Amino acid sequence: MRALAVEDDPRIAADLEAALNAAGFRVESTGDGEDAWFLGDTEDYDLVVLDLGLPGLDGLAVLKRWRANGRAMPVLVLTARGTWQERVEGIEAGADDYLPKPFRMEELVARARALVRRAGGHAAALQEAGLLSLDTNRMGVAVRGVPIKVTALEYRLLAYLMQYRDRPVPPTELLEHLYGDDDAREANALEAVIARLRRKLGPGVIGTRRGFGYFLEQP
Amino acid sequence: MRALAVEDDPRIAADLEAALNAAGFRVESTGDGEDAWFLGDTEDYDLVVLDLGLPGLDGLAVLKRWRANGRAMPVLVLTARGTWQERVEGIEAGADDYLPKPFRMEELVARARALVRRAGGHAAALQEAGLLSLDTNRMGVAVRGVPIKVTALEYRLLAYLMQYRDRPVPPTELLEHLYGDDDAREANALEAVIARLRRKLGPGVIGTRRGFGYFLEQP
DNA sequence: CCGCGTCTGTCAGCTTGCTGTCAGCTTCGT
DNA sequence: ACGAAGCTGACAGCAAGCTGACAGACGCGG
Repeated sequence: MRALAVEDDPRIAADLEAALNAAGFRVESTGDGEDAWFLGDTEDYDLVVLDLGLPGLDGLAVLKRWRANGRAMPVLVLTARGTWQERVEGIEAGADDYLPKPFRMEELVARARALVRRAGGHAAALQEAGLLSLDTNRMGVAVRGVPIKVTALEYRLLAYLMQYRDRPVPPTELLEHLYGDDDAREANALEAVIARLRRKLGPGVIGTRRGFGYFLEQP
Repeated sequence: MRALAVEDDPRIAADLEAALNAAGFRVESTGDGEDAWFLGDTEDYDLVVLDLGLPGLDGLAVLKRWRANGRAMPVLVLTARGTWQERVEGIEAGADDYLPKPFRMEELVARARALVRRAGGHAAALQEAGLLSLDTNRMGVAVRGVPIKVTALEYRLLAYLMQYRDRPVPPTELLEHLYGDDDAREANALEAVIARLRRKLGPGVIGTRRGFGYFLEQP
């Protein structure tokens, strides 16, 4: 499943990307209207999440141009101001669903899944890396196929590493993702979580590259 | 189960709402055509009951616009003028069933259930998970085959867990489903309902995954 | 209109188990 | 070899969740 996220606010974009990724999508992201238009027109996506408040080319215009060119992929529209008028405008421009900001990521994911299902696809819920597999639907974790109980925090950590499985993730980034930059935690808190996880998962799952960060080990 | 009732006569609307509610639906209601169109187009309902004689945007027009946008939820059409012509018109506009006024609420509920069952894919009126079985027709609940009396609220909770039986359902999501995000309930209200249910159903039915949510236990 | 029972949200106090901190240790790079 | 980065076991604080009691709301029958 391939998804395009069009959102200019980098923080929301990151959240969006993470959530969709955790839901089993392979996500590409852009904050620029022109860029979005080009991608949506030339690439094949199973889902597009489109913010209307874009700099440059407006989101609505992008959507209209896609539809005018016969691009029929499901599009979920986001907008900061949920006025009635704007909603109608969005839907008439060819949006398949609509979500006013602020919204909860869970709701977005649920709607995204519904859209894709309606469009005929089946979002893959299982993500794998090396010995580890994550069932993003059941929130389940398994190593070599053996299910392992993890806490919510541990799961979020694993899901994040899974999302960026092709690079080491620095501790600062993980701390920011797990807790939020507002309340500062000691770096050691993260190390503790990693240690507990390693004990549960066994060796050969979570690796460290000193100075760069943590990663999921791959064959 | 989420239902939308579109009816401008406030007395009938109230009855409708009550009856559907008693049948286990979470009901939203409107008497305005534009409003109805927007709701049906953007929200996901398991059932819509649509009166044709609306002020403003006509019911038939609303239905046609939904269908034109690919909204496929089951729609039960009500009309005061029960002529043969209108009936055909309604069905051709995409109605799944048709009920002439005046009608008995019991009949409406029966037809509504049939529609939902037919459309929902879960054609079986009996749903099972582990020790628990739900009879969606009679709103009946049984554990190990032993019938158990539950309230409407408790039933809706169980039905929702049953619908998503393959994953834990977070409390926030349950709260939103049971009450609706508009009026905020304390999270504890949910815990109270769960506790009462557990006492009725016995152990081994409703499980908790701390930090993830509630689920129906399976073998 | 009144009493009765049922349903359900709130509250307070409790249990459970998650998780941050600490202290001391190991490992690695230079 | 030295310092910094990372590891780990122990432990205490704390938050998520549980439960029994209670009372307001509601429906029902008289």
